[in-house]
Amino acid sequence: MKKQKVTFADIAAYTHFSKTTISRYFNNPDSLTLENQQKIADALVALDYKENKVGRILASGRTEFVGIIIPNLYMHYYSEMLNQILATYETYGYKFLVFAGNDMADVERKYIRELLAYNIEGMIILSPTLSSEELASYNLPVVGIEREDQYICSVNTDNYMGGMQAASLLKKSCCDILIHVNARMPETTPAFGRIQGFTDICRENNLPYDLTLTDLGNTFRENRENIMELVDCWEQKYPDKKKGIFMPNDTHANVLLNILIQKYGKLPDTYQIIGFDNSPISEEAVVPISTVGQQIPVIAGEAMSLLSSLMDERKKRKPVPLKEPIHKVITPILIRRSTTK
Amino acid sequence: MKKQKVTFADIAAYTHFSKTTISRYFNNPDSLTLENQQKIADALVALDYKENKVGRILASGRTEFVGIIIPNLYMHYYSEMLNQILATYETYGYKFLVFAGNDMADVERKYIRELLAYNIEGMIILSPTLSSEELASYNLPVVGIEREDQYICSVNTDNYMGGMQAASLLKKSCCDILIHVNARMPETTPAFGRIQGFTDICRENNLPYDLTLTDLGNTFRENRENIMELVDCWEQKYPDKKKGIFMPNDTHANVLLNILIQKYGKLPDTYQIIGFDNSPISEEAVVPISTVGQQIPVIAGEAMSLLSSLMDERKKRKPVPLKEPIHKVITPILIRRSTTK
DNA sequence: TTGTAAGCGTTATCAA
DNA sequence: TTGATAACGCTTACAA
Repeated sequence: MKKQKVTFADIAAYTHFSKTTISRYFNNPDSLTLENQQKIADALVALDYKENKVGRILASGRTEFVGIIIPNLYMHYYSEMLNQILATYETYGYKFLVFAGNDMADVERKYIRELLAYNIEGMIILSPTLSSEELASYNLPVVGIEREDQYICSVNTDNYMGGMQAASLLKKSCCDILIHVNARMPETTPAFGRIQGFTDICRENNLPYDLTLTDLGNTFRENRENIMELVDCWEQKYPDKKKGIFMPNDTHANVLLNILIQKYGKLPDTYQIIGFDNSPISEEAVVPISTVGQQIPVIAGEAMSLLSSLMDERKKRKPVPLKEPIHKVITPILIRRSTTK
Repeated sequence: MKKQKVTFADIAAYTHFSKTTISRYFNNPDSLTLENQQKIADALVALDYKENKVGRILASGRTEFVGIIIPNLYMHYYSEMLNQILATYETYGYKFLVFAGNDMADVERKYIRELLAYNIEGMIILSPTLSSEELASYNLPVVGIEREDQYICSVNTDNYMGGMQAASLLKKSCCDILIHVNARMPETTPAFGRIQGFTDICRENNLPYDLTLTDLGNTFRENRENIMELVDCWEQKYPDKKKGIFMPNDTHANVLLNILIQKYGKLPDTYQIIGFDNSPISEEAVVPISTVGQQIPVIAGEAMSLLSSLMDERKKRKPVPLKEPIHKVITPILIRRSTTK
C-alpha cells in the first residue's frame, strides 16, 4: 500500500491530458468532450483518486469554511441551533468550524483570529460577548443570532411579538396580576423586546403587572433558590390573587413549576405559567408547560441563507458592500399546554 | 484600505531577510539571534501581518483538523460531549469540523469523504451507523465513543459497572422485583454491558428481576405511550410489590416518573427509579432522579488524549501502527437522589 | 476544446 | 545562523 496520494499530475500523465484539463473536468466539465470526460472519469477510478481541497483553497482562496462561535452547548437552545445550522450543509455545502466561547471575550478573539487564519468565508455568532462593532471590524460577512446586532446582519426571533403573545395568553386566562421575570439587559439585546411587548399589552389593557428584572444565577441550584425566593415574595405581595407568570425560558419555567408542585402537591389554580423557547423540557415537564416557541430551524435556515448571499456578493469581481446591515425577524409560535387555562 | 494580505514575502522584503528566515521565526525562533527576532517581530506589527495557515497546510500536510461525526445534537448526551470535545482546543490546538449524521450511513460516508478532502488528521465518531471495520479502513486515526469498537480505538463508560451500580442501589432499597428497561441491541454495543452488569448482580443475590428489552420509540409522545403500557403491565404482573426500575437513560426515567406522579399525585413508595447519564433533566425533574452518571468531561478528554497520541505517532518518520486497538473505559458515578431510598 | 506557465503562502532540503 | 530553491496540489490567465 503506497502512502503517496494521487494528484492531478498523476491523472494527467495517465490520461495524456494536462493538469488544466483535469481541473476543468471538476470545475467546468461541459468544456470537455463527453468522450474525454469519460476517459478522465475512468482514470479517476483506475487510480482511486481522492480529491484534496487544500490545494484548491490555496489557489482559489475559497475555503467553504464558516466559523461558528456559540456561548456553550449546555443550553438546549444553542445545541439545537447548532444542529440546525450544521444541517444546512446539505443545502449550501459550507463546512463549519465550531468554537464554544463560554463568555470570555479574549478567548473568543483568539478563536476568531484562528478562524481568520484558515480563511473562513464568513461567521455566525451566537455569543453575545463581543460587540457587533468589533465583529464588523473584521471585514468579513457576519450574521448574529439573538444578540446585539447594531453593526452586523442578524436573524432574531420577534421578541416583541413573543412578549405580546405571552401577555395576551395570560390575559385570556383571567389572571389578576401578570408577572414577567427576566434578566436585566441592555435595550440593544433582542430579548429586551419581550419586556416591551409584555408591558405594552398590559398597559393597553389596563392589566396590573409586575416586572421582576433580576439575575437568576448560572446553576440549577442558584436558579432554584432565587425562584423560591420570588415565589415567597409573590405570595406575600399577591395573596389569593391569580398570578400569571411569564418566565424568561422553559428551564426556569420548569423550575418554578416544580417548586409549586413540591409545595402544593399540584399546580395551584392561582398560578399560570408560560415559558419561552419550546425546548424539550417544556413538553417533558410533569405538567406540560405553555411556551412561546422559537422557530429554531427557520432561524438557522435564514441565517445561513443570509450569510450565503453575503459571501456570494463578496466573491464577485465588483462586490457592493451593504449600506445597512440586514436584520431578519422570525415570528415565534405560541404553544398552549397545561400550565395555562 | 488594501485588500491584499501581508505574506512572508512582504515581511522578508521589509526586513531584508529571506522568506525562510521569516518561517523560522515562527517555527523555530531560537535559531535566530535575539536581535533579528526583534526586527521581525517589529515588522509583523508594522505590516499588521495575519497568519495564513492554508499555505502551511499545503506545504507541511498538517491541518490540525479533527473531524467529528455525531448522530445529532438533540440529545443532551451528544451536545455535552461535543461541548467537552470542543473545549480540548485549549489543550491540543486541534480545530473541529463537525457533522451531524442523523443515522444515515450514506450521508455519513459522504461527510467522511469531505473530511478526508480537507486532510483531517483524525476523527472522533460518536455515531453508531458505520461499522468500526469500515471506519478502520480509512486508515486514519479514529476514536469511537460509546459505540461498537472492534476495529478502532475507543473510550467508553464502564457500562457493566453502571449496570451493577444500578442493581446494587435498587437492592439496598429493598425492592421485591428489579426491572431493567432497555433497547434490544447487539452484544458488541458498549451499552450491552449494562444489561449484563444488572443481571449478574441480580443472579448473584438471588433477586427476582425482569428484563424488558423493547424499543421505546423516537419521539417524546412515543416514549410516553410505550412507557405507560409498561407501567400497566408491571402493575398487573407485580401488584403490591415494590418495583425497582432501572431505565435506559434519564429522559426515559423522567417520563416514567411523570407518568407515575400524574397517576398517583406523587411517586408511590412501591416504585424506585434510577436513570442513566446524569443529564440535567435528572436533576431538574419534579422529584430529582437517581442516576448512573457518565463522566462526560473525562470521556471527552481521554478521547482527545488518545486521538492526539495516535496522530502524533502517525507524524513520525517511522510510525509504528497499533497491533491492537486501544479501548479506554471510564467508571460511571452513582448519583443518589430522591427516586431511590 | 485543450495546453502552458505562473502563481497561491507556506515549509523542507541543501548549501553556505 | 541564514539563504536559495524546490516543493505542496490546485486554479487561472493567456495562448493555441
